[in-house]
Amino acid sequence: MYSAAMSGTDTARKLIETTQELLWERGYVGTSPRAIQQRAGVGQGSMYHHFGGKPDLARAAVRKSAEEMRAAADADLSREGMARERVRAYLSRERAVLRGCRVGGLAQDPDVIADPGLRAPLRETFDWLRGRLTEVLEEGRAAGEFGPGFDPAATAATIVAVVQGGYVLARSADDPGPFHQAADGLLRLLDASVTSGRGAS
Amino acid sequence: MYSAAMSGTDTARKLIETTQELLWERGYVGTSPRAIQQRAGVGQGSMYHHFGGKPDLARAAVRKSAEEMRAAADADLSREGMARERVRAYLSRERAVLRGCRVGGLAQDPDVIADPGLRAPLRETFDWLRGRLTEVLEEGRAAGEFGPGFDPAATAATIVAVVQGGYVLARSADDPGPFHQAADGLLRLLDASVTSGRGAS
DNA sequence: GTCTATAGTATGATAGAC
DNA sequence: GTCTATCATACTATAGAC
Repeated sequence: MYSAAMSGTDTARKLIETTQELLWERGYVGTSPRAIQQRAGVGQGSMYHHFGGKPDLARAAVRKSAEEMRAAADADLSREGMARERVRAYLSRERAVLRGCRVGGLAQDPDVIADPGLRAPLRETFDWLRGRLTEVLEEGRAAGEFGPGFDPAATAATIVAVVQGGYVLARSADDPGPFHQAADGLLRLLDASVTSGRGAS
Repeated sequence: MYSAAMSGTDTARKLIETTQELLWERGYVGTSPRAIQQRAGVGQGSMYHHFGGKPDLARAAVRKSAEEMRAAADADLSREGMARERVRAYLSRERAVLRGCRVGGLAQDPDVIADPGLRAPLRETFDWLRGRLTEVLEEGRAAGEFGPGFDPAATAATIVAVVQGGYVLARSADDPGPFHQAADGLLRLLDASVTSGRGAS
């Protein structure tokens, strides 16, 4: 029983990647050690050699998914250009909408929320994302992009919520449409906020 | 094996209500017939007399939760007053934020999405909610509440997404704060849209 | 309508050979 | 490090007595 950080072997990596996939597809409650082992092509003893059990392996997998999600978001948000354009890039990025969010989708799982080590990557990811969006929006406000009543932190929370909620609507409808409609509605409101601050261009 | 609609007995009702609770707390994958029977104080044979199995009982429970959610939303959205105030009432309604949405929370569950009879109430609920919000916003636009570029349908999708995504953020943080911050950010953007349409009051 | 008994499979983990 | 038993429990459902 070693922590994931200590073990860089191919087997451990394969187990983590497979667990990332299964957590995305089936959630934590719906993912069994057996399913992980079979898809990874790894024996039972091997898994329990590298990890202490399902929670330990899941913690490593969720941490990795959270890191990858932050990196992907930062790529959009650290572009050149106006804040509004960077937010648009983030909202319009190609996504497997019907698969939902690898990280946010786990928030509904009671066993994830109950385990501090499993929930921590979720909290950290969304804290970071709201913080990064707040920075971008503050830059935009400083550049005169937004009106006087504009609140960067609250708007950042709204943006993240629209993405996470968009996944819920799309999966419920089995159609990516509502996700993109919700994002479009948000961008239009941001445009109106621009207009309100600077007058129609 | 009777459908829920045909059976109004106390036992069937008790089973449905208990299933509603457990689906909310544990999701579909995480809810076992055994747990339902024990919490409902009902024997195994009794459950299988009234329902064909876990999926059949869950379908009845999800339909009922969806109906209740629509009724609660309609109460806020059918008030007197300006569209913006009705939307504010809907967003500000007291909610058990950390428990998540009884209906939307199921959208992450793969077995719910895979079963048309289980997914249908989700789709119908969010279709109805976006439609109802669109009506409210159209009334507001007709009354001059919003600016020229305002899109009622897209904004309706945004509002629903903010609520569903707000639950995700709040549960991830184990704190209702991000839900309310996201809702606040949305209301501020709507205010700016008002301002942009009519000029600052 | 309700109950207990039973069944076959899956879960999550451990033991110990190799 | 990896493998194959093995284990106690839980899952979902059926059978059949009452």
